[in-house]
Amino acid sequence: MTEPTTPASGMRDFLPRESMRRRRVFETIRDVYESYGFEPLETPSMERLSTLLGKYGEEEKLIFKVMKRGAKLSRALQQDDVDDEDLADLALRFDLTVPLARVVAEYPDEFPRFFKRYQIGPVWRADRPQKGRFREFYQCDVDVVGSESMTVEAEVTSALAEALDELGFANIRIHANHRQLLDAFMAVADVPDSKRKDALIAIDKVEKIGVEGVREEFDRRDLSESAWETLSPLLKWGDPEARPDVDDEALLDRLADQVGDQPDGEAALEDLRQLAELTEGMPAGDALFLDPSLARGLSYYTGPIFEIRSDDFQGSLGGGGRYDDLIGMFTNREIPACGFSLGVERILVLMEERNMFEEAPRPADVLVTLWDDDLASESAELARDLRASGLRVDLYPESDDGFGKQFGYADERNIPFVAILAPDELEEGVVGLKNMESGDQTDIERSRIVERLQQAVESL
RNA sequence: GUGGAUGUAGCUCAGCUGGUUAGAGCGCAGGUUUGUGGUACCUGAGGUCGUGGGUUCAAAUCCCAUCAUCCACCCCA
Repeated sequence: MTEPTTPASGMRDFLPRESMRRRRVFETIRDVYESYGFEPLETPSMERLSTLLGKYGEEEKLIFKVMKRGAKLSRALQQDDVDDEDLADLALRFDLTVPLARVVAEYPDEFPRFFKRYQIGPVWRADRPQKGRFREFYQCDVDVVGSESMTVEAEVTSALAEALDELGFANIRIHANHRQLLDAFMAVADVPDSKRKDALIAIDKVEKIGVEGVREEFDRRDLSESAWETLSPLLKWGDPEARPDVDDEALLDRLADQVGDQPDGEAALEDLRQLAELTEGMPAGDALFLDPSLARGLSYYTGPIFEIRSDDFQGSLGGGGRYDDLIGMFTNREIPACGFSLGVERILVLMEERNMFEEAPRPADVLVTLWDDDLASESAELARDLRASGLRVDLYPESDDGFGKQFGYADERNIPFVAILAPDELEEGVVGLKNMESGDQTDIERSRIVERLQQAVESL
């Protein structure tokens, strides 16, 4: 049997062209994050299994566990009822948030009072792959540790909105909700604790399956009629189409009518109100969309939660929220935090599908032709002079090839200008300068060619 | 993790119920054009039909397994 050479399921090779595109996207995002004062952090790809367990809820079954080694493994295998957790002691990181929480707990004196960090790197999930969904994929996270203020939410969402804008995504919405608001609604609707999760999952599906679909989910999940009565209005308010006449303030008032007497609900609404005010005039302002039907799965969120959506595509491009209790799971100090994770893989799939990448990169500004071996030194000298002025210059390597091939080569490589040096030009002391896009060609005096080309390249 | 579809040249695909040297378009290379590319015409190179096994006189075509991709569920980035 020949060995398969495809990457393992859900893993990918990135060839140079794609690798460069990815890098450009990461750099764009990084530049925006740094402009907000976020600092870089790197953490290992593997964590102790115990570090990750108990942080993600249901999702935990998707953690890639790493087997114990040597004597430890032998001992584990000899136990009576071995299961996968006995055999594993490490795991590939599942996201970048839990590692951040661990790092903050580990180095309490290393960070400023408010620690703003970004991290871009791969994470691993043992999911069944699909389009835009992989087992190894990159996340771009920004988080602020140490403050409970809603300005943190405003800044984190703004950094995201700005990064997406920079990448060319228009019409995105940052759906925002609040964990405690959902809890308050559950309380008002008398949904028992054991059923709350079912209710949230059903509500969160509305974008995909519609209001009627959610209704059916409620039945299937054995949720009461009165729960439906109380919770179904959330669906309507979460639909940007169906609520043109209800602005954020009016929505918050209506929500307050329903959960105003729940202390947690009241506090949640106050958070959202502040957030809406703070983001006005910030990049997140136009994009922020209060959506009381937004749920989100990861169990560590405690406050506002976010998800990026758009009418232009299904699913989300990223999500985030406040997780004030997570760091406390690693240390006896309670440290508030809030962050956002951008799903670059989906962004890259969309950008590819929509031809959102800038036109093909230009590997050089100008190609210098090579007439024959006798003129090689003249061409090389021209190339040297042009390079000395800061231009990126390619010198055609084969003197056997006619100008037809040389032009074809410039065309293929997307080089905008060709500097032509042949006996006629040499005799007249000029260089032929051809604009590949227009096809125009003019003779320029050899002494002025550097200057003229610089101008031409600049005015592209 | 559950259910389903697909896998043929670099790319997109065609190959009916198994039958001699496996096709097209695009792309690629060479030529028409020994000082001029992107157009046109001509010519050509590329495939052990995902991989392994089985059935058969005969398999790209049927069966099994395996790997990968896609879709739905689950859930999420």
